[in-house]
Amino acid sequence: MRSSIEMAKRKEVRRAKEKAMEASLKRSDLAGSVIKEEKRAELNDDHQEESREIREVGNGRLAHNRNNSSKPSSPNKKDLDISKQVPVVATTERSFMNTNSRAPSSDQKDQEDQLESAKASIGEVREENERLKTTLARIVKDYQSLQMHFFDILQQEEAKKSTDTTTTREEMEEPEFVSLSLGRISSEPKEKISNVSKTKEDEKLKEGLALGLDCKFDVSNPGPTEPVSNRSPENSSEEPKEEEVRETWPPGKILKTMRSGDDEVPQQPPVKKARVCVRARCDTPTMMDGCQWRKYGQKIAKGNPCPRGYYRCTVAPACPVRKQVQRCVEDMSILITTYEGTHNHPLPISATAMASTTSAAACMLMSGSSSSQTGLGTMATAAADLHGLNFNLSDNSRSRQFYLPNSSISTSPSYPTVTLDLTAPPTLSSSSLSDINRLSSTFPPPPRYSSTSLNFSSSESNTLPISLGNGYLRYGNQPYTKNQIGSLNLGRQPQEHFYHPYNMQKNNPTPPQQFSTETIAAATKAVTSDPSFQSALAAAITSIVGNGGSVAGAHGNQGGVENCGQSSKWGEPFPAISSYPATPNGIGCATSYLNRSPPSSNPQPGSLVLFPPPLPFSTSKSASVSPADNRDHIN
DNA sequence: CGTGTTTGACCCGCGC
DNA sequence: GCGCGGGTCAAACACG
Repeated sequence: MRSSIEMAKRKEVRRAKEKAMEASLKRSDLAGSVIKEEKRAELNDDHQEESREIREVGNGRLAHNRNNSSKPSSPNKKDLDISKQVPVVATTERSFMNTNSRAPSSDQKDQEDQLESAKASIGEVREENERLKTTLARIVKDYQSLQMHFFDILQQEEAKKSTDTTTTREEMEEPEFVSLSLGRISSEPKEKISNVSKTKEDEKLKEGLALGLDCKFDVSNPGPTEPVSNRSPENSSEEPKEEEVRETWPPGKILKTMRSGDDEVPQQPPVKKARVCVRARCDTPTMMDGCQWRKYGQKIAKGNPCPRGYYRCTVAPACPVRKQVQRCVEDMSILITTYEGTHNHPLPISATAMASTTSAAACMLMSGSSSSQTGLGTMATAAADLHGLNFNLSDNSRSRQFYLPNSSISTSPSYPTVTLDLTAPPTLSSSSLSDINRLSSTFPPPPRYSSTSLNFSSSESNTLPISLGNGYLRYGNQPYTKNQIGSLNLGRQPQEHFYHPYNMQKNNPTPPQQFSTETIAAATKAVTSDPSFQSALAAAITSIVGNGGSVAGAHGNQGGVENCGQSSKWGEPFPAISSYPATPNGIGCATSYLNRSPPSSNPQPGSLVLFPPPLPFSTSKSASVSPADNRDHIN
């Protein structure tokens, strides 16, 4: 979709340039020859660039921004090219005029000859242009086919590997947990994942998931239930404070103001900010997530001698995102980073992946926890209604808080938490999680908010870099090989939807469709079989699922069919989001999804996948969710 | 000098 | 109501 638009634009630009050149050529044969050469070069350049761009588009990268591209070409290269031509034409024309002035006698005839030659050259250029187009189309096609093939290979490889680790992980899982295992297919009877199948559907799902990862959301068609906070960037820019206060970390002062303030807020119960806890091995003081952080505090938390650092996102002055960094008391090599809030600004390339994961995961939890809250979490509420689930805050507050043994950050009872366990050292693949479960269950205080464990530890060493920021997440030099297959516990999102953007619709004859539980399960399987997908899928799923009225992260695409990409899947650098219109409200993947997939009972076909209630999901135990968490899982 | 970090004080929520 | 602990603020400090 987007690529076609780009192509159309390019064609238009090219035609304009041709016209401009033609006009010049009519006046100067000499100039024409010069321009022809330049045009050839430019066309070649265009071709290369177009190929690259289409590659990017094919990968879901936003082709707009090439500011950060290694290639020195600017985003407005076309314009520059045109402008660049002007002086050339002018100079050549001047020289031509100078020569002409010396022989004015045959001026008329010369001009005719020049016109003829110019036309001929234009014809050549056009032919060449056509050839280039054909070549480009062929290249694109080949690229796509190769990409698909690559997908298949990765899936197959992971399928082999995942089978081994499956049994181990399942054994330690506890029955109460409702989890969507990304690492593999659960053998739980309720889980229909394994039943639906398979290869063909897996492929289809793979595409869908890939699309989900691409975050290709069409914002142009906002749903009726679009949350206030996810409106257009204009709106968001107009009231960033409100959003900040409402959705994320309201500063104490602001909270005071809000409390003492006049309107709106009092009725709404205090929103517990969703948190995304990332556990990763990292030698550096903080995780390199691509964002810019400023430390604003440090505290030694009880139970952990390691000081906890408080960081605030400084990419944008008003960005509400904060993170807490603390070393794991039991394993100092593990860095526990807890993210709160969602970015309300465009993110650097390197930060998009992590931000996507964290913000969307936070949104996911937010949507779940706020499902009972009136005025907030519109989608969640509606979704709950949709599924006939009587979700209310009290239930949520009692349930599914899990505690990580090593981090008080993630054990805060006041926040719903998503845990991305990226550590999973080889030797701890099973025991560590068992420990987590054991310790989790031993924590005396009853959980107030649910937590979701997104264990994307992968058996593939490259999983993390690929999915999480293109290697920007430098977890020291810790090898991430033999990590356990992660599990995505979505136990607390009975009302959530999965949205499969299908950015490869053009390649996929089947129109977007609504997926059933089985389909989701199959999707899970498809993903689990491909380790390279796991982390990326984490971001995608969280992006898809999480949108409950909160900012999903500015990294997401806005403005419609933009395709952020398959590149994310494969670790290719993201386009600089900054090139896009600023999205103060961070209308990102999740919000886009939200916009497109209102919690109505009849979602647009292909726009989303109804996320089944928790029970239909795998009831395989989650590594990170305490048994108690699921007790009150469903009312 | 601007920016980021440190660190003690303060605020607030929660449990008793 | 009080104490505890988490979280934040802001002045002081460090650094480029």
